Amino acid sequence: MTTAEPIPHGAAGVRIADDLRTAILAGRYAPGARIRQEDLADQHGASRLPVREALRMLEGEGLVTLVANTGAWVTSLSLADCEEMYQIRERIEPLLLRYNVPMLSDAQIDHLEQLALQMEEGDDVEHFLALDREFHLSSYSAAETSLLGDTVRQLWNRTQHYRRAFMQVFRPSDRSVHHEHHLLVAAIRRRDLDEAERVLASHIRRTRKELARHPEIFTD
Amino acid sequence: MTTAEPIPHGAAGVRIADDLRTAILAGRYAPGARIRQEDLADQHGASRLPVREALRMLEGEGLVTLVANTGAWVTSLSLADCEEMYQIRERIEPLLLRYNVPMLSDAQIDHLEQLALQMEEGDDVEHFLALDREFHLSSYSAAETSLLGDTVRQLWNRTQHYRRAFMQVFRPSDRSVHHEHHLLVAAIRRRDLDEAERVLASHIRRTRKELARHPEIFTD
DNA sequence: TATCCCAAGATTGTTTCCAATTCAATGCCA
DNA sequence: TGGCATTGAATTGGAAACAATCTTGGGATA
Repeated sequence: MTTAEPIPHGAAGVRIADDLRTAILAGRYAPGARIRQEDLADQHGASRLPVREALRMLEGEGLVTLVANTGAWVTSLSLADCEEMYQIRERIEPLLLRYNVPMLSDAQIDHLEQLALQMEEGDDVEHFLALDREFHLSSYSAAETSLLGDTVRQLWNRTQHYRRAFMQVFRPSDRSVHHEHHLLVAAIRRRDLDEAERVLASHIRRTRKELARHPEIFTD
Repeated sequence: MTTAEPIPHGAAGVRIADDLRTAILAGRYAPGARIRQEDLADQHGASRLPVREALRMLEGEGLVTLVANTGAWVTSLSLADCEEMYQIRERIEPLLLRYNVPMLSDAQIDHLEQLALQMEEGDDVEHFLALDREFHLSSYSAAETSLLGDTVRQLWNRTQHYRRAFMQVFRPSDRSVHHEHHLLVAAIRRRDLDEAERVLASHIRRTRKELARHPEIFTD
């Protein structure tokens, strides 16, 4: 029997923001969905005040769009927006990887390889999404970058829904993804900074171009 | 006599955030300075609630650091943080420039050249900072990038104070800055995307390295 | 029938008041 | 004298009540 965790005073807004972020990333809120303050407040047994703080926080992360006197919606992206984010990722994730390659332990690199192998099995979309996210974010977890890491995570979060939508209709038939993942692990293992950067940039670029071939995913 | 602007209901938090952001960027709040909710509320003739929303917004932009039950401070950066931001800028500003070069009108390019020339005159730090900011942000103002532009502006805002501190102690004696600005204008005028990217990346890289030579600017 | 107007309902924005927490100064004790 | 618990002021966090705004539906009119 677990001891009842006493809910700390303060930071209720942060807790609500965490929950809402998780819900959005899990796909329980679709882009464009309206978010009513009172609903969220009731769900968390709180007043609307911490809810408003949570919405402001997620607005800052780009997950929620607020309009004065009108309401809050889960941010939805156009294809152009999404491509822009992928272009940013293409430029800064290789930089983040460069910070990390020298700091990753051999055990961590082994773990990356395990993740790449697990991804090849099964065809559950959610499972693949989770593994893919863990694979890439793990490769960024060794260096203590104060903001680069956060920025990249935000970009992943903002595009999460469209990655899911893409996988659901596309179900990558080709093996490029897995091939690139293994190339990446190999470059990391050799501590080859330039090659790791190149492979990762190509990986993101190819993904962006495939996404652009499916504009039907985007409503606006 | 100007008509008294009626203060619209709603979005008081946004107004306070705008004012506070301006104050921080102008240097009226130094990094590490405490921000008390009630002071801000009194200054704006509002209650503390919109102030708290404003603080959450600026936290999302990285200008303010909040600690639960404790308070808010103007975010201060370490040298490592600042270098990280400059490295990010080095990678994404050339991308943003690439979006813009084809869209800039000849008149806008003329204006850039004017700014570059004005920057060579006078030695007032604030004047130089304002012109430098306008020069670069103007070169990013033609294309309608939804997030890349915002991201870059945020990076400029976060590092604004350290740019000022650097200029105050260093007062660039060499002419590299101006030379690079004119090279940049020339590349833009020729619509040479690759060259413009190269010049801009070098410009930012050189600035970063000069900043790193003055660690005494950073307190922590 | 289409359009405009208006009013009621729903939702958000703000203020006020109170509770919880933190921090610093004070006094106590070894 | 130094360390430590305690107490109080200062400050932040949250809830409920109220005010302003927007939306939506119906109805009157051209």
